[in-house]
Amino acid sequence: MRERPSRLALYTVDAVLVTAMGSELAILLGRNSSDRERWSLPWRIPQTGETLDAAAATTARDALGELPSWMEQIGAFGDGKRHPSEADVSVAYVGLIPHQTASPRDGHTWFPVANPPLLAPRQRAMVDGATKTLQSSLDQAPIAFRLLPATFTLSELQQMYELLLGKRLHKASFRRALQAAWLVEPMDEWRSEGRGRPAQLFRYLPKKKRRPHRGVRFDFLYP
Amino acid sequence: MRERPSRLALYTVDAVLVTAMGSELAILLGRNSSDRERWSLPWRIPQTGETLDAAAATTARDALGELPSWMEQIGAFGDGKRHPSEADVSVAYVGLIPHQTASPRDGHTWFPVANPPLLAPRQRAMVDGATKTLQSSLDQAPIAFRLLPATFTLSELQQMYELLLGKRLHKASFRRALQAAWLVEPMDEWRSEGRGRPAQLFRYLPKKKRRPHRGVRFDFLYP
DNA sequence: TGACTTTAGTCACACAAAGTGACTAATTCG
DNA sequence: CGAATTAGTCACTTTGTGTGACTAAAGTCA
Repeated sequence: MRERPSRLALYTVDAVLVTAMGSELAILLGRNSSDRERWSLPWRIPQTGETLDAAAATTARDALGELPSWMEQIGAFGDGKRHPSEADVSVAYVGLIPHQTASPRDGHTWFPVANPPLLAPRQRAMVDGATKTLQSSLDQAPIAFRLLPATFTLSELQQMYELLLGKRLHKASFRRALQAAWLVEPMDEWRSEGRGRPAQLFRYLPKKKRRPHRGVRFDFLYP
Repeated sequence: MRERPSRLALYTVDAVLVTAMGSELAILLGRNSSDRERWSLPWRIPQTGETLDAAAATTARDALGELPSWMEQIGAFGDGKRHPSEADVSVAYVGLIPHQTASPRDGHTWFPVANPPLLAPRQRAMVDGATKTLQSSLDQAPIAFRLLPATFTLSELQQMYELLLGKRLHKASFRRALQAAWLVEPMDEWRSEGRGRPAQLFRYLPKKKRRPHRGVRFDFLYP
């Protein structure tokens, strides 16, 4: 989100920055530079020589003040005509933010992903693409872990999966699958969260220590 | 693959066209326009107003004389410096060709995907991305079916899955999973292929008729 | 012709994984 | 203290997978 785009800007890099707010996912939007009443995803015209990944990282840092804990390209979007720049094509990235540590830069706010303000059609498509990408790589990449702080309880982890999948999971099945996948390591800490029995804290198991395992399947559904 | 690119061409659309040749996958390459000794993926500079999908379709048709039976965007590639054009970024597509019906246009040839000639690094990455995309959407999209003719035997279908997955499958498991997924419909035709018992012909079951089913898992491995 | 080979297609059983409800454990609240 | 609340585990049932052996229908060749 920079100065007015030049006519030579044939493509942009746009970032869909996602975080978990309470019981829903949120994305970061900034005020549109040409029409301050409207909102748009953070975007940027890459410098010559700048890689796409680097441009996406810079876009995120400019809007947020910190780098996402995980980032991946979604794809190139070119069909919707309208974009804040006049670029024909925009390359979209999803990025994850671990539970608001950072406060967004001026003019930027978190919006519920299910209920965003009016966006340009192309950016609307990117947001949809982002949630689709997150869901489909949920068991290939540490999506849920990158949205949580470094240590977390298994209930928090389960709630994060439920949020990402949009459905309830059965506790026993969830933990059984988690064990089978060797994704998580118990720590010697417990956290008392007000009401019930204190929960043990876990952390994401660094890859080196992981035994070979089959891909996780969190297919199971609560009645 | 057109005239020499102008300096304004900041991005291209490139196509990885895949077909099955005997017991391996093959991709279509054309002679590089600037250096006739080298090869490159078919590519194109989109017209203004042309969508990315349309540009990819046109690229395929120009190289092949027909449209792929299935096509999907892989993503945008911008890190490798070298590309036949001087574009900073190329948007790559995979396309499937159903068993050589078409003969490639002049200057184009099929190469084994496992053993291609020297390619520009960015295009090399696209080819890798294409096989990765095919494998990962193998149970979400009718990849195997779009590489086969409209009717096929179950043995042919299994061989196609084995080719795409790069591993052998067990016959009984394969057929059981296929049944559970309602992907295929028997026809009243049999085909005698020389030696043994004639095989029944099947066709891909159009979506309308399919009962709700869980995603197929062809995970199982031969001993 | 009839045994043998080859490919298609199916079955049945053992084993592994997933769905599910009920149970125990450790806290806070009143 | 007892009820309520959240964590964590168990055991049982149902479903899915891995696997080898079996039957079926053709061709080959003595």
